[in-house]
Amino acid sequence: MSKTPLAAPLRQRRKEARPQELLDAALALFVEKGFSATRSDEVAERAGVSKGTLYLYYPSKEELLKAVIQQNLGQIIAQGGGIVDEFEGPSAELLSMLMHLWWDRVGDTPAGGIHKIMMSEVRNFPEIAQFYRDEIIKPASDLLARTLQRGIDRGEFRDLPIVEVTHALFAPLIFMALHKHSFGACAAEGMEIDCGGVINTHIDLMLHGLLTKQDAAPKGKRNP
Amino acid sequence: MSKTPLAAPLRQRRKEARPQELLDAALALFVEKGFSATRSDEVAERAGVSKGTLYLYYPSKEELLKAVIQQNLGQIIAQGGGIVDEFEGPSAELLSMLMHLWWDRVGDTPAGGIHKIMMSEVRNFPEIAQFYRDEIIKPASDLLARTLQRGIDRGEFRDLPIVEVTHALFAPLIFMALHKHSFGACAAEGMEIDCGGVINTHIDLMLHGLLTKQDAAPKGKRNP
Amino acid sequence: MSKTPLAAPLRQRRKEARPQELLDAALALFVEKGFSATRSDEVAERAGVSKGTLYLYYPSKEELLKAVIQQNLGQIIAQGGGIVDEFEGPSAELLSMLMHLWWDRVGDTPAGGIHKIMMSEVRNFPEIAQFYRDEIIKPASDLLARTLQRGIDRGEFRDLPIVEVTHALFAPLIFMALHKHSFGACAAEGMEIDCGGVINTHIDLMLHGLLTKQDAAPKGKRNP
Amino acid sequence: MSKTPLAAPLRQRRKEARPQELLDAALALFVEKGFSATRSDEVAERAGVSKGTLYLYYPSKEELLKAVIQQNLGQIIAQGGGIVDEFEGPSAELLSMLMHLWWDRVGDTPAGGIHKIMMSEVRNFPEIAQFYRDEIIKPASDLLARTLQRGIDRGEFRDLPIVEVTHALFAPLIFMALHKHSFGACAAEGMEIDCGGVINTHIDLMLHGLLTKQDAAPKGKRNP
DNA sequence: AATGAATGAGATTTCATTCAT
DNA sequence: GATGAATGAAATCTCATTCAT
Repeated sequence: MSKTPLAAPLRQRRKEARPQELLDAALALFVEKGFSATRSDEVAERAGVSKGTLYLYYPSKEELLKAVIQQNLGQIIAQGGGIVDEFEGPSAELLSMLMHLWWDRVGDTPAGGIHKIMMSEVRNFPEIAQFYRDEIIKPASDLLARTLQRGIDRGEFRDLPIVEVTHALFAPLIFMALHKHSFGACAAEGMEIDCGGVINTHIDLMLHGLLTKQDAAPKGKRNP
Repeated sequence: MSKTPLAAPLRQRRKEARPQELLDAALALFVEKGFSATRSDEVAERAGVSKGTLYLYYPSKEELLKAVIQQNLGQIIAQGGGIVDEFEGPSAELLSMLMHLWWDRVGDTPAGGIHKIMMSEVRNFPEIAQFYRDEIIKPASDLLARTLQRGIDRGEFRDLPIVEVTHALFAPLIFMALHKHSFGACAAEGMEIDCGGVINTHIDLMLHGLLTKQDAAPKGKRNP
Repeated sequence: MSKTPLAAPLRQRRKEARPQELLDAALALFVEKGFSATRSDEVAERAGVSKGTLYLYYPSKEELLKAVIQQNLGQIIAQGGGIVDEFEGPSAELLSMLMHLWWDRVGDTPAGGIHKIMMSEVRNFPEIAQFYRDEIIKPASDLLARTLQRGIDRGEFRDLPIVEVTHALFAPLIFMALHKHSFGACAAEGMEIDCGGVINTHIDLMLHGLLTKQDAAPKGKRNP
Repeated sequence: MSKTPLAAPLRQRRKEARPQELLDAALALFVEKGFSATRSDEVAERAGVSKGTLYLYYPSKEELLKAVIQQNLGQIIAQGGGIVDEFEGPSAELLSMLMHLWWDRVGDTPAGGIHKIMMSEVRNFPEIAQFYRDEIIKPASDLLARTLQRGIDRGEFRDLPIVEVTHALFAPLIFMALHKHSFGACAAEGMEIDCGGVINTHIDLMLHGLLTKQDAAPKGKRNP
């Protein structure tokens, strides 16, 4: 609001920082208002540039969304792959770690809102749907399936249908993320959920149900 | 054109059916394309009337959405209340029944898409958010909490935090409904999920984790 | 300017007259300013409707242009075909008649400006280029070629290369039409050409050169 | 990067060539796409410089166009004047020479496209219209009128209205140039015209009609 | 002199809503 | 009641021009 004309030059040239600033602004707004409902100007304004500048960096709103997705989810998935490859302890612990990692690094951050965006708009934007499936969903599913298989192979987990369990495991996590960015953030009160609590409960219950009888469920709770 | 005087004339006959036809058309389109992205003309056209007629019955797109919600979810909740009140068997069975009932009557029908609509647009339509919370979410949560409390009181369920479990229980169900109407229905292939399978797995695991040790997990699977 | 609110209802419903009004407005503006340089609003405004109404009748500016072309040139070509089929006198007279007809009905009317539009924008609008070639240029060329061939066959015209003569015959006519709507109409003075005079001179010279020696050149002048 | 100290350094060497390179790039693009439809960046890019540099040499797109016109047409007109002054043979030969000269040096080169540019955009750019009229059209018309008058004075040409004949003579030439850069160059096939052929035919016919009876038409064909 | 990041007015097209018939 | 023609605000994207470096 208080623009000191001398201190703040009208045309700042910050090519290096721009993409990140635009991506952050876009993520925040896409999550808050939805992709379609967010106007290009809003993204630009929040990033502190003009409409035209936005189009200098991303040729269309759709491409901007793709960049947002890649930037925020692509990396974390690669990282998860590394963890699974290197882990050597019990599978329940690995699984618990992955789920908590996801929640801390994705679900509980703005990036967690990307699922909301996708869920809302996939059917209207087939190209983005495909991009999301190939770049995010597929790799993430594979990662989880690998972990479950490991537990079954080592006799730690009951021999359950992998794909279904995969979905049952992550559904509540994603659901919580969806909630946080929709009902959980809307003006109307009384929709607050203690997401961390729900997730601990879910993980606890899941491992309980997953483990073969001889194993004791590890205590996965961390947020007391 | 050919009005049979004895039978109800076409126009008159349809007049009574109009609201339902409009509601059905609106639900289908809102779920498929989202609330904002659905044009009034489309709703009218799908219902077989003109755009003007739509506004004769519902004064705005928002009011139309409210009517869609009330019509499709209000009733089922009342019905669930009756079941809980009258049920006399083990709580695990009641819980399983409620979950399957929800899936069959809501999740697996067009009405299941309403959650998608809400999740996508609550933050842009505060008035609708409030309506949804008061008319749908609150009653449904209470219903479920009552059932869990019943199980705990009767010593069937472990003494877990009610609200969290409530959410953990329904999150995957709702998540599956969301999926069905977003990724599950979009053009891109390879996103299909066997929702029934996931849900059975989930219920199975949940009851497993919920029950005190002395009880055996009932077999909740129904779709072989 | 003077809108009597009672006499002239704001929303006139004149569905039948609209297309012609829009077409006329579009033709005038496309010719004056060029297709690209004409804004949709201008067309609408000149036709006395709002921007939205224009799009009610023509789904895009390109389709509007196609309609303008078809409406204004398609008919006249068909008519010319009829004349050639039925004519029984000397070929020089037929040729003279066709050229004068074209000038009076096309070149010297707003429709004559369509060539200007096309010449200016074909390379940027390939789809329209194709449309114009198939619907206008080809049929018109065929018509003229047929007339020349008739003159040669009957020994009235020298045996000259048909296609080249065709072009040489009409080039000045079209050129005059182009001029009328570009230099001839622009603010700068001193560019006026007596088009009718040039055309009479051209026709006179052409027939002079075309006829075999035994025939006398008919006097094609009409505008004294 | 590697500046050879002895040879003129790359940057310096090009500096002198810049205006010509920019003019060439502008001409090519203005002819191909039209003046308005050509973006400044395109001109700069084709000339191998940055957008900013273009504005260093020409203060606006309009001034650039003026420079293009002057550079490409101004000279040739002066040259034509010299020829007329010095010629001593028959007027038909002079006329034929002038027409062929124009075609070879203007019509059949990129410069021939300038007429297309002007025809398309005069009405939107009055200042340029005036410039073109004063610097190009007027001098060229005078040149031609002088030649015709010479023929009439010497009893070689029929006593026809000078101005009209002037236009009738050059209209097909200019028309062919227009064609070459519009329909003749557009993607749609089937619009090719043998321009040289048409022009030879035209000149042949014209001289035929122009000459008094005692003179035989000279054979103006050159491309066998 | 040369660059290219930044601007913002302006172009086409869409759509919720109104209202004359 | 029913219609659908009409409206105009708003959204995405473009591009001539400027100016800090």
